[in-house]
Amino acid sequence: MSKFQQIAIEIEKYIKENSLQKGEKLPIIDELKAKFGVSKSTILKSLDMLERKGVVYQVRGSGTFFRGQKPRGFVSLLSNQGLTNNLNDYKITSEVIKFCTSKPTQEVAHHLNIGMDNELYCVKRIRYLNEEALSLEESFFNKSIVMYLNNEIVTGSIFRYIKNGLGLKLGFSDRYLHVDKLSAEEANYLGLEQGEPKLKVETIYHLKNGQPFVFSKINYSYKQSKFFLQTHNDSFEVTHA
Amino acid sequence: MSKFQQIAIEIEKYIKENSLQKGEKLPIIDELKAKFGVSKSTILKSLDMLERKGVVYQVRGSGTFFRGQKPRGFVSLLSNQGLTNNLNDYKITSEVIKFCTSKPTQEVAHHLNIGMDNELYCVKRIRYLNEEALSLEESFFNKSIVMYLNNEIVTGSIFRYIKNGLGLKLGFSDRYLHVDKLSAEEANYLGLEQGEPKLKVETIYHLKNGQPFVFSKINYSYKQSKFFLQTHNDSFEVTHA
DNA sequence: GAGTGGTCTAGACCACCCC
DNA sequence: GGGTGGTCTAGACCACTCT
Repeated sequence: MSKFQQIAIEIEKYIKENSLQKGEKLPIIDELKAKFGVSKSTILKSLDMLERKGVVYQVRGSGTFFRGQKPRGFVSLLSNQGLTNNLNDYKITSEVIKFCTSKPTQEVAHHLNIGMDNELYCVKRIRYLNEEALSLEESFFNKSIVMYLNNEIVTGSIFRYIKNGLGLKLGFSDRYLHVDKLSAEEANYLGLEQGEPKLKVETIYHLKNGQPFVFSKINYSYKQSKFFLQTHNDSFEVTHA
Repeated sequence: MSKFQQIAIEIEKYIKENSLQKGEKLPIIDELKAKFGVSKSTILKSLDMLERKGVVYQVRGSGTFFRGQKPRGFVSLLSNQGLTNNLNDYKITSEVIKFCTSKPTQEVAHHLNIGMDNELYCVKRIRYLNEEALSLEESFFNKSIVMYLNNEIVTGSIFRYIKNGLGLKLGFSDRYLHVDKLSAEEANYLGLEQGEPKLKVETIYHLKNGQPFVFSKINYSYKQSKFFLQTHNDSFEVTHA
């Protein structure tokens, strides 16, 4: 792991160990520089990373400050990993409804940028949070990238397996959200009534090299799902009119 | 504006003018370096910014590539500005239901980190997209920061005014989302039925110096609201177990 | 004015991809 | 092995805040 990542971890550890409160100041850059024996740019890169992660904010001429504790029980919408990493303190289980190989529909082929004759793994499962239905999830894996899945893997954290088991390097994802009413079938799986609210999230996951490899559609129960999102103005608003 | 921002804009312009398609390669860093007459780090910073913005992705040992056109008609959940910047091609209008000054509730005081005796501007309005109700929005502005608002401003893009009119520097925001059923009152404003789905989004906006200055609650109609979100693995998954 | 973060440079060296 | 991005350095200079 690179220095700046290591240092970012150390700084997070520092925040935790010193029980910093929201708005409290971190050591200044020169101090961190001395402490870790690296150049200013490296410290800056660590702090930038923590800023993007929502851990700190930097104020020119003033200092770097802790942004505060993350709310518990909320799923972060940033992060390319499933729920398992997000809800550490909660018990997440899965019930697999369908697990098979098949050819893509046109929609899926398009999202995964593959031909109609490409093989896929299809997984449909219900996820439970503390025994209560959280989401109904259908995923399509490009089998030429995710070469192997079995029932056991599919019952647990598929993303952890993809990363640690297969050693694939996750890159970025595109996510589409909209609110709608549950169909009769969906309601049945989630223990709710037809027509009740759901959040539908469609995600295309890409490897580091830009190749899409999973398309997933998730319907979240309105009773359980709370999401969290932190943003900041990386001069984001700049456009070329 | 700094060089790297300027260059980022130039690169976006290049992508547009050359009609790059998804996955097409951009000039390599050395070329960009020469073209703009700056050091490698500066180019890197521009590309990193574009990567975080979801415009490009970089592959070590291979190159930098265009990530593709943004979907139209979706509201990006990143970005600290209201709808007006997001839905350029659409006609956004507002109907102001309430506009007044008042003291905060306990909830609002907490989110804005102020005392119960602090003055606020309260704005409640319905936003329409192409004449159809999109959202019901209630916002609370810390009056000691947002010193002045009037009916005209409140009918348009409040954020544009805050940035350009008042010259305040927007920083970051915390956003909480959940799906729920419309109350009778909400449904009435949005032209829907009680119990139909909504997306409730609560946001706390902060200035660059970390000071919270607006708290807003928005209820989106399920008929209109489509959201979009791009993420990437800035080594995000790193945690200190 | 002193303190502190932000930008930028020139160059060294490393890690990964692809032929 | 050649091409290309990623990390890191040491230091100069700038911009903002705070008192």
